[in-house]
Amino acid sequence: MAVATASRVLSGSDHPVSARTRAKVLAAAAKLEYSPSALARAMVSPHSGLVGVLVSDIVNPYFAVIARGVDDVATRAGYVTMLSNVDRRTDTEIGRLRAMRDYRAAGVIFAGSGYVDDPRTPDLVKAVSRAREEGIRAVSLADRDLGCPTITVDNRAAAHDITDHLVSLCHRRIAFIEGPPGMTVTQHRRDGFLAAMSTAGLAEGAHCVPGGFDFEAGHAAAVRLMARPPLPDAVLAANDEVAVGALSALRQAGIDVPGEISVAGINDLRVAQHVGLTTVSLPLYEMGSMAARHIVESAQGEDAGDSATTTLSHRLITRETTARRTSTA
Amino acid sequence: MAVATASRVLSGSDHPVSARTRAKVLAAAAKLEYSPSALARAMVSPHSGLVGVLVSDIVNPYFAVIARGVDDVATRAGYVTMLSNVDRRTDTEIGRLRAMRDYRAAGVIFAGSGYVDDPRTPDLVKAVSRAREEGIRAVSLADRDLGCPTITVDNRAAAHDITDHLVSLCHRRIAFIEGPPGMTVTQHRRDGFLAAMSTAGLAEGAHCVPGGFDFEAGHAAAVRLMARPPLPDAVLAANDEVAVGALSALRQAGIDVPGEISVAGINDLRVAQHVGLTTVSLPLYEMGSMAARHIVESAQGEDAGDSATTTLSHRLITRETTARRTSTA
DNA sequence: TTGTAAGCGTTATCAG
DNA sequence: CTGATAACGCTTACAA
Repeated sequence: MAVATASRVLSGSDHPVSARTRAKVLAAAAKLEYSPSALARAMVSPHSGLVGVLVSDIVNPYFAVIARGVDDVATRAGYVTMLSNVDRRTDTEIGRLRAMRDYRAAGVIFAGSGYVDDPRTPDLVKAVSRAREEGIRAVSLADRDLGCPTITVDNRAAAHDITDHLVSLCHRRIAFIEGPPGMTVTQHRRDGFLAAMSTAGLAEGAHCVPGGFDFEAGHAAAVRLMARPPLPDAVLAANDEVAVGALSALRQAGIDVPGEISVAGINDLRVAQHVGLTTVSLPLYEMGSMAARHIVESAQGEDAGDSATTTLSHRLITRETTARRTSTA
Repeated sequence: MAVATASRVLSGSDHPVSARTRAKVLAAAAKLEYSPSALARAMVSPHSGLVGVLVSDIVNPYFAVIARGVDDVATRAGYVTMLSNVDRRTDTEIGRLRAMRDYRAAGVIFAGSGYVDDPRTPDLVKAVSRAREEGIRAVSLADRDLGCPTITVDNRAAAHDITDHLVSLCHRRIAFIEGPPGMTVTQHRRDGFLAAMSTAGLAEGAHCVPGGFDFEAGHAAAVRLMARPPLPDAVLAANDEVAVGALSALRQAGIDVPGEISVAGINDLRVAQHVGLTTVSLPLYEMGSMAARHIVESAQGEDAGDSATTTLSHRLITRETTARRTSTA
């Protein structure tokens, strides 16, 4: 019994093997509890069975949900997921991409948003392009021109839609707590907010304040808002965590939400359901799973070589932190 | 210039290479943007540069924090992290361990707790033992006898300590919302609660109710508690998420926390800080980073072959959801 | 100090 | 249908 024979049955090759031999191989493998080296297998394959995902911080539920989507389809397809935290550092992204490239990953998924005018982005783009030349699929989950397929949502429209909702509730003076400075997603969400306000003839009532992406940023922003009355009719936060932070600060100060002021977020993470936050639901899990599917499905054939953008749809979720404005002006 | 020479300089071998040659190699590598195949390198090494971590669900912040700890030290040490979600299924753990073993991982970390009397555990133990024979380090982050080093906390003591705190606040009738049925950690935390109550002469006042590990479980448990008055003086939840769920249900029902009833959790995740939850802080990040450190540090030498348990310390964190009982009996 | 060659565990190719 | 062998890209004896 030659190694080649064993390989043929164990790897599910379509090379003909007699039933008797096949059985013998299987029996031996079972007894030995043998399983082939994924490393050696990867050496002779176009790619290893590894799929990489680059997140800013896995502790951030936004990325955890994406990573879960990736891992679920990767695992089901017989792949193993590699994970790296890059803390929004483009240099780190380049470094981790290289590490995953060294393992000849089937593909790597860029989950995080980038910065506008980031001086390092061209280098990342170059690194992505080289990786793709080596047969590694790349997928971006945010609007940033990495020269690879993108699966994302329309952040501008998402912010626009929820702003419209707030406006429909008769709110006229609305504060927007922005995301981290310089991030593309920050800009897009702000743009959506501003555009919606403008269209509603409420440009005067639009008020952007600096924020971030975490609870503390939202809390602090709300505190600052309260320090300079009058309070707006509503506050829209760059994401759910920020909204919850703001909500918490407001209520701590004895302000009735949504009685005196409405609060809304974006993302619809678990926390939003828990506090009853009005928000817009983003298909994070689907983004992750779809990206992984793209990789494992194209892993056999040629890379389409495209850099098409797929935009998944979002959905307004109204809950208990927003209400129609009843009061004074 | 032979490949061996290049290997020697690029892999940082201590084999002597002339400065001139070394420079030439470095220059060539830089120009070609060459970086060695981690796959081929792994083929001839005792292990690949991969570190695996098995979590129940990365979306659960408990595991996300652990995974972050793992990845930080893995990355710093030049390794890449593999992640798998096992949804608390022992069979899945066995399967993913196998997958990681196939990649000759330097080590794999079992982040989740197991079940008491789990019929599949012996198979897992066997799988772990085989993996270790192949030189793969294994580390468990929970009290379960996997036959490998364990880095964990004393869940019994943690529950005991926070119960003591509640008792010191003059609460006598305390409800404990349990974790998922059958889990070891559920049992330990319940035991700690019960022991503390007993020691305080309050065995009568101890009341365990079924729960789970998520927000909904806590919410539902609190609703059930409210349906059968009188309300206890305090409720201790199996973890923070459950506590927050209970807190939310209680406050929704117009009950003053901590005025009428105190609420406490275990874990001290981000959410606990945000809602001001009294809880006990567990060194999750340290558990992950320490486990990874164990792996990357012992990866060169022999496996100690031990299965020693390291118990990290926890810390009571008192915040605003607990207060001294003032009222009636 | 440099080069040559063996070997790691697969799969694919080509003979038998 | 089965078997030998090359090749994948690296590191490490061993030779020169």
